[in-house]
Amino acid sequence: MRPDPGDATLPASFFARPSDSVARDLLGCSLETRTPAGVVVVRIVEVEAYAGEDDPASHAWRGPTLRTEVMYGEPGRAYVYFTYGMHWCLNLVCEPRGRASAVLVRAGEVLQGEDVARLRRGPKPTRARLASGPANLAAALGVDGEWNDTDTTSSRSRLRVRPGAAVPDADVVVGPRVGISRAVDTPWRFSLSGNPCVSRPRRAGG
DNA sequence: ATTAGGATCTTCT
DNA sequence: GAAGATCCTAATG
Repeated sequence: MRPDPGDATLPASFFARPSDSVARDLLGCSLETRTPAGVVVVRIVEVEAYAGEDDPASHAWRGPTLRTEVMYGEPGRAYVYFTYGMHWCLNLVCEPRGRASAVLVRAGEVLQGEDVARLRRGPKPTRARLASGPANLAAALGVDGEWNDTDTTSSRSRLRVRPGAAVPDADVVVGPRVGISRAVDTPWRFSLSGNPCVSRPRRAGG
């Protein structure tokens, strides 16, 4: 039997290159989690690239720590970190082992499992806000620190990244990263133009 | 619509 | 002791 295209995952080679290229190409791909509560699938609509010791905004800027060890590891693994004493955020590790970099997944559009996502997010968020913002996205998917270092490239993983239809450059908004205070001008934030699930479109006019 | 403050972990000063 | 790859709520124009 030929492999079922529905089971395809992005291979490690997809992630084994600079994170800004990976980030751009992740737009339109989907993330899928499988837990006892059920399956949730989101389409990636917003990402940010982070590099390693040459990127002052990166967790790996000062070299490896216990927390950032995974960023130096295998491409295609999940880097999940805890922030502001409260929230989990999901990254996908890029570049070959030994070089730190990752893509922060900042927002998604829930394609399947909205009921499961809502169990985790509560009744208040609108559909567009269910997985909008990095901590909200991780929460909607049910991802927390126990998912750190998960291999997303295996078709048997509980966390998978699947290819999507190609997104033309005309549909991609490129700009500075959000919520950082160093390297604020580096244009490594990528989002789908006009998508209501993007975490901070907050522009009048557009 | 915009702003301010709280929650309270990890890392660095 | 302070800041941080955040989000929610309450108060204010």
